[in-house]
Amino acid sequence: MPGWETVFQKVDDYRWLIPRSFKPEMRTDGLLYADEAMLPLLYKENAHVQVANVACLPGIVGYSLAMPDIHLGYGFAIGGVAAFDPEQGGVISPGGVGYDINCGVRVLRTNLHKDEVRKKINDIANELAREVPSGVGSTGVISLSEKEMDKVLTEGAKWAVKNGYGVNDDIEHTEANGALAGADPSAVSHHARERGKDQVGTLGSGNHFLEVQFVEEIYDEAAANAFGLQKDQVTIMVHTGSRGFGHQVCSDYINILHKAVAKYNIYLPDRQLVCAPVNSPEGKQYFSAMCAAANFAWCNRQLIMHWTRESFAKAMGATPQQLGISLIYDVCHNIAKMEKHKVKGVGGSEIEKLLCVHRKGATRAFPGDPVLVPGDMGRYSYIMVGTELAMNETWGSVCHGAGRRLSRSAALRKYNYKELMADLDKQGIVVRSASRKGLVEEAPEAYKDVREVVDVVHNSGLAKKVVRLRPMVVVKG
DNA sequence: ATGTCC
Repeated sequence: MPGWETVFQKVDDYRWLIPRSFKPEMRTDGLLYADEAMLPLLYKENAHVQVANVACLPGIVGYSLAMPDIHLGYGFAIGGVAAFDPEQGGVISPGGVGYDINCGVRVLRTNLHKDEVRKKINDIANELAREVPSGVGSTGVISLSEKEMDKVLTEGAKWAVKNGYGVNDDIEHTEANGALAGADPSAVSHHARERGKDQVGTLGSGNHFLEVQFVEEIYDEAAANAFGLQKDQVTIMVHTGSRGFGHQVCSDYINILHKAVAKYNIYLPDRQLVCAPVNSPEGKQYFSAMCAAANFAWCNRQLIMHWTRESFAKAMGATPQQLGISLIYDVCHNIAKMEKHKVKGVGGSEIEKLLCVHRKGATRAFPGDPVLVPGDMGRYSYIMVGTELAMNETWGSVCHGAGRRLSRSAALRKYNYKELMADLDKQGIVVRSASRKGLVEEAPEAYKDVREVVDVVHNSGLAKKVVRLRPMVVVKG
């Protein structure tokens, strides 16, 4: 049985090529960012095959890219990045975005020191668990009418702020200002709207979380300062997406686009890569629906931020203004966006082109922007900063998290609730979970060490480490 | 990720 050495060609310590010769239908090479120790595992689970499959799709520009947290996903690997040129028959694919459209991370700063929060830690945990609904199928306090749903789908986080759930500064620190212009509510099914109408402002389940954290380590003083961060300062991180709404949009369009694949005679190495030309009516319709789901998710995270502010204020006996709770950044890691990027034109000259950039389990990392990389609930998360190199190599994209080491079922076999809670308690981490089973599935040891993923990104130069954040309170579904 | 199967 040949090993990874037969597939990956070393470019340097952090870059590995999957050459076109791997599969005859590949239109371009794959490029994986990883250290050598990561290669056997991802080779064993065939994640590289999914990277090669994406390289077979029409209109792909540059490499089929893979981040160090790559693992198997629906069609496209999670941790995959690929750009397509609409003028060259380039495609858009629901599998290249993922079921949780605009799954993303929001991080807030406070002016609180970790010792102040430590004194009130149980009150804070209780308030957060009470104010922010979580768990499978969880519903919130807002029930959207048809008309209000339309507004959420076009205005995103701005709808929340307009209705008193936040301030304009929050919008200014959200990717795309919390709303993509391409959204069309009429492209979304009645079914998706029904599933979503009571779910806005809810955390969900699985790896989604709300954490109170503190700045444990600073790697880059200047960047930390620019983000308003110093050692031992308390931050709050929210990781969630578009809930059942985005899931339904994805399901609907996987079905719809199967017909488009036949109609436009697109060769697929894997049926899960179902897609349509960006410029086709079907492709445009998916894009409009996907933008609507992205806006739903930004509204969701904005509402959760608002209730987080209120929870903190109540628990600390102060106003949100006194606590200085403000948004550092909100960035998505599951999306396809139309972005202008530099590409090589005829004769090697550089030109700017509008591309459809798929980021599936990959975070946008534009120069100077914060890059939010959650880890697991027992160890740490990171804030990085984007660089010019990422613009040149990965369409301004990097990793999105740790990735699982054990399956959910394996985690359930290996760990139990009582021991897990005792272990987290020993580390001073207070947990509120809607489901015991759900929590055990999320045991820290079920995840890879996010430090290794972040170090590959840092050492390759795609993004730079700014701070490491240590959890204090974990709220999970 | 997900009304963890329409």
